[in-house]
Amino acid sequence: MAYPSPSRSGGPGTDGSRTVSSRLLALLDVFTAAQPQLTLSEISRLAGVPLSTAHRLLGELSAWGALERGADGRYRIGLKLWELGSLAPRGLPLREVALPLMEDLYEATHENVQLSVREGAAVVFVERICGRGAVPTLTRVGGRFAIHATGGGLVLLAHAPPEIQEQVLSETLQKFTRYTIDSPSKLRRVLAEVRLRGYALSDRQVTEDAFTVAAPIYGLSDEVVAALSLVVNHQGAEPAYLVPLVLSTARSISRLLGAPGSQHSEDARYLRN
Amino acid sequence: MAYPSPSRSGGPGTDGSRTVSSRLLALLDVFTAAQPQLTLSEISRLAGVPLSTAHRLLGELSAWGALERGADGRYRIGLKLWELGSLAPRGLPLREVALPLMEDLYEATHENVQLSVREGAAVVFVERICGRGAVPTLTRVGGRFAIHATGGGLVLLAHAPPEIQEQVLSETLQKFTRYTIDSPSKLRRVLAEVRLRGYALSDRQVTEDAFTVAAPIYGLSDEVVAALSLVVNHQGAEPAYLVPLVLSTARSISRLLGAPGSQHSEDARYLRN
DNA sequence: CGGGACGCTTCCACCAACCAGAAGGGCGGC
DNA sequence: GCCGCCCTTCTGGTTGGTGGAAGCGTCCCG
Repeated sequence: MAYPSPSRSGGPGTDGSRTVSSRLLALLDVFTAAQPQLTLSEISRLAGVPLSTAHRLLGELSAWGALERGADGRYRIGLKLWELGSLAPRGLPLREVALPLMEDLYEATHENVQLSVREGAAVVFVERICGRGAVPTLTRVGGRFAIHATGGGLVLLAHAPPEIQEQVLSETLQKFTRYTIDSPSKLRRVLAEVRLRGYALSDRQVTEDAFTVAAPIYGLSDEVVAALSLVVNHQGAEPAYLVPLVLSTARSISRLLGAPGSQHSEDARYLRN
Repeated sequence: MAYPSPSRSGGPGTDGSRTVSSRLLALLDVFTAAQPQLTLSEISRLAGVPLSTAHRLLGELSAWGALERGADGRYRIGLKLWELGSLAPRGLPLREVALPLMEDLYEATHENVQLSVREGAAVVFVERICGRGAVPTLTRVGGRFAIHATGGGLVLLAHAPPEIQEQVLSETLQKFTRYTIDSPSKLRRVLAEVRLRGYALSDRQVTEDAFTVAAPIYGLSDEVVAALSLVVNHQGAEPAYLVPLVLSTARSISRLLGAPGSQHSEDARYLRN
């Protein structure tokens, strides 16, 4: 059990972008939400792959369906890749389980409800229900954000492996507002508090008008697999009223996922291990 | 303009699974909704790639984040791939535009509302709102289905390129119920009718109790990019009442996408070309 | 308690698949 | 009409890829 992660011992790929696979993946890596459609030359330049090599590899990716080409010749992410991505246990399947309960929480509050997971040292938003009249948020489904600022991020970081925490604490903490935590010692205190209380509060740390309550969601192995957060306007925010709501919904989702801390762990096939 | 598709001329990859890229993609291809988590040996066998080669390539994919490993060593689709897939213009971005209008349609009917696109000769479901009391459907977001049976499939096939239509007509048409179209000539007539009327009806062709109304959604270049469908119980289904509803919603979505047939094509950045 | 089967990981020498420079052609902009 | 940008194709040298085999650890079953 606990197979050591393969090719840590300086195999090919460690020394830069030398292997075919790394080039292939580098080509895919240049697509972003801001630039979802790119020409061959752009991809070649951005990925640092010679033009003719990029041309050949992109041709193979397109033939398979990972990429598509528009009538103008530009490449974009193909539907096949979307289908494949929809199989990621921490993506769509997690969303499917959590969404009904998130909707209940939305009906009770009519505020923004967000579901996020941790990927390395970043937060990734898996689902989002944004109320029409609710405070606007900067997040996007499938998008990333700095982990030290958002409410969900604080929850996920507080329960992340030590090496991830040390990594975040050792890097510069980007400031979004004057309330954003930017000192490692402060962050360390906040994380301890999050672990102690079982939820996180983020008061105007991302935008000047948002107040977030976030709670951890547990999986089969009793580890934190996701975070549920509720984003309201910081004026008139009532933590005493919001915290139990978020905690309760997060617990319900954990139970559906089969978390050991909850009884009746029926039919939990998601996020095994 | 209209760059010819690359490497049609018998480049590497035509002769089988010989290139590194094709092997890499073959490894990804073995993941399905039914088998979202696989061991190294399983992947190696299913993909037809030697064990040690698979091991090395899977290691690279995991290092990049395309795959993840559970504590038991099994591989699964990673969040990075989900993030990348969420950039597919025909996936999440299309969903984002269509969802509000789909919800309006759901509120008006409380029936199943589905959004699908064509990938080759198959239908892929991009979004789905299933009413609690509505008739159950076999579809899954991110899942495929036979194009000749579903309502959305008939719409998409009716407006597909001739070679796709011929391909479907020449293959065996799988039967799901006794009402499923299984004769090429019948299908040909139905497709002509769908083009003429501008919508498709599917009466118990997938399940014994479902009746579907589907309408095309047009994109920037005035081609059909998706299909909107409403699935109701076949008993008491009122096409005269349902068809205008679906057509109207589909037209609204087309307008948001910037279809030329509709005025006020404001801010249409999706599905360009 | 011991044997065997299975699965993961690592190693290495051969070799062919890949790389990248250069040339060719089409389109649009100045 | 000229120039520049971008895409596409071709080719020989060489570097990264291949996969058989061996080494282990684990689990199952006798």
